[in-house]
Amino acid sequence: MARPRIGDVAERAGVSKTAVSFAFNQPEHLNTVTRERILAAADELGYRPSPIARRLANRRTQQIGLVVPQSTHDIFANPFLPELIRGIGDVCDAQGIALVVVPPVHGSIATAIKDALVDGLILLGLEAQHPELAQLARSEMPIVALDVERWEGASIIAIDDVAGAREAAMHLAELGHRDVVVVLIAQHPDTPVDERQGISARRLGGIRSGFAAAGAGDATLGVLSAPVSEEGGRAAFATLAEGPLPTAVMTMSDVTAIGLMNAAVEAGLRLPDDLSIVGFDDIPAAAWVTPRLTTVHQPIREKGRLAALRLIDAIGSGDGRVHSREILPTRLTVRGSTARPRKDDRLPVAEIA
Amino acid sequence: MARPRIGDVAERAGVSKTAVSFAFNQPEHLNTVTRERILAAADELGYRPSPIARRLANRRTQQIGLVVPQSTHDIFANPFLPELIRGIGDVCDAQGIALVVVPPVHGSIATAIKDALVDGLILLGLEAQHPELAQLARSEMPIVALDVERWEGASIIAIDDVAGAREAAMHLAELGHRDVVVVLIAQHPDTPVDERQGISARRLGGIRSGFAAAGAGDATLGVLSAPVSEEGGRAAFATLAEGPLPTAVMTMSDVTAIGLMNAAVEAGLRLPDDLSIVGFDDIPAAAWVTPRLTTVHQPIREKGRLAALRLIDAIGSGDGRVHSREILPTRLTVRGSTARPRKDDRLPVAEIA
DNA sequence: TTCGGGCGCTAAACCGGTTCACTAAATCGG
DNA sequence: CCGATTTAGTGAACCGGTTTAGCGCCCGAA
Repeated sequence: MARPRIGDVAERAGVSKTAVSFAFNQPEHLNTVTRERILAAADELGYRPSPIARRLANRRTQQIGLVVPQSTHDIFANPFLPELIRGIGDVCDAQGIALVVVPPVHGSIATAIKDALVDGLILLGLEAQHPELAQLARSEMPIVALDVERWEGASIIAIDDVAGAREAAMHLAELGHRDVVVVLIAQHPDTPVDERQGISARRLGGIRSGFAAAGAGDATLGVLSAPVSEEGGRAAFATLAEGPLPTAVMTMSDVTAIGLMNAAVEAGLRLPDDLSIVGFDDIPAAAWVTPRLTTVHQPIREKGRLAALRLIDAIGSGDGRVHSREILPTRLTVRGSTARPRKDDRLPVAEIA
Repeated sequence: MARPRIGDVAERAGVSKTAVSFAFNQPEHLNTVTRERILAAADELGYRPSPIARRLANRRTQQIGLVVPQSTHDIFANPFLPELIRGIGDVCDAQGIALVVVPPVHGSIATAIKDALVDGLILLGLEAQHPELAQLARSEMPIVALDVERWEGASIIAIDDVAGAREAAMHLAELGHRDVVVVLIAQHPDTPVDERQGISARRLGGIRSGFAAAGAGDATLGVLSAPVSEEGGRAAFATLAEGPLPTAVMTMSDVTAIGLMNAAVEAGLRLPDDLSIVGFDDIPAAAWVTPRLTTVHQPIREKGRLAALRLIDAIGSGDGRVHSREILPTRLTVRGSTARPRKDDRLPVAEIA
């Protein structure tokens, strides 16, 4: 009554295991008659080659992993991820490769990676300095790292964070904003954000340079951090609302911006007049909310597509030698969530007209 | 230079393969000194047990599949999926089980399932009648089917479609709507929707009974279908706009409703006065759009959680005998996208007041 | 002193396939 | 008609682990 194995089929069809294997994988190596006989036997027995055994022998899992620094629950709270996956899926679907999301196991990313049934990894939201990932370099697993500046032994797909942030900052500066708060990405509510390296550093740098370039080097720049989710955005607004409000907020993700918007509106603010809000990513929902969100667009799906392409390429070629580094462009998409500050006494007179 | 195997570690540590295996999996069977020695040898060699080999021997992939009827690209265009996955993830993450999405391979779901590296399957958007899935019943793979009435050999998690649709219909009827179009779910733009069985039939039935119960059995009910995506919703509006508009539209998913809303607003309609819109699902974005979407709420994450729970349970228990069937409640969430029709000459005089 | 039992470890079988090297028979070219 | 290929298929090794049954040793109890 046990699951039939390849040997059972072979016996029933009166051939060798090899022949059965051929019948399924390389039919051209077999006489049509024999093949039909084998297939018939397999069918009668309800035989189906074991996917795991097949993968072991082939030394390919036909799966790639998307490593993320947070739980599935948290990470999928950001619509960015589905968009990225759509891009990855375009490539994977076509090649019959499955994508598996690899969240930390008991908080450990290293453990999760060790157990992952994959031929290669796409790293999201991880900085090269991450202590748990040191050993990753030793394994010869092909890797594509997203949004990092450099990564030993991996290909890189990133965006021009500096330019995007800078462009957004200039936009706000030109509208007359001089009192702005930046909401950084907090992976865990309690661990502090490293403002000196990584994505936060790049974007903050871009923002500062943007204000300076727009002749607003004197602007006040507050910094805050929040988890990337609608709730995180609401929490950020709550923190903001404890003191005097800035005239504008720049968030590092649209979903945060949306949560912040929602909380602001519920608090009675009129957007964008009472508060300008800028997002980052340009997820689909950014165009659905009211006011429509001004945000730094990045080609999310294309990023996913490229990452999958480079990874699968690396897996296929076998040699982990060649590592590419591609920087995709960002572009400020001005919509309705930004406007001139309602009353800003620091605004140069000339600009008030 | 090849990847070290368990035998290499055994040799270097001067022990048997078994001992090495124990060192990693059942340390208590080994003397501490020996274990340390083995681990040290493993470390020096850079040894890491092969996940595939381990899985083959254990006859468990530690993965479950979410079977969907469309490409990753299309299926992730609906924010419903991420929400469902968040629920599934709550269970899977805790148990160290990975979730892999199983879209059709070259259009074939059967092929995709055959090759899937999983211990069990959650079926989404598939009806029991699906021809490709007949053989699934023969395999002893544990299955949980979502949103179906019955499924041979599977546990079922569904929602009360009829009640939800009915409640929404009554809401519209009570507002005075008598000219309504229903937008059904089209999995592929070209294949027609089966209105006589499955989810569409249940909801249409609920809608009809709702209008009847509200004393509006005479209401005109148009039927349309569209892919489940923002673009699908826009397409539905385009079709709608070809003729005289109804006073209300009921969609079978929020994302469709949102697309329809967006297209309607762009066409110059004022919502909800010119057109009432009802969604289904209550995805997070339903509360972000303007007007906020009136929709039939279903507990998406809970559905995912339950599905994962039942599936993992079935996998663990081994006997595919016991099949549960759970129906989760729906609830109409009235927000801002529905209102009395602006001018409806068929509205009973008494109601006009 | 002898016996039972636990500790620490091993050899061999097993998970379920793929593939390499090879052979016998059939086909082909000259 | 003969040597060279091609066709059709086989046996054994291999992928890289886990697990069962059992062995030798030491210890404590009788």
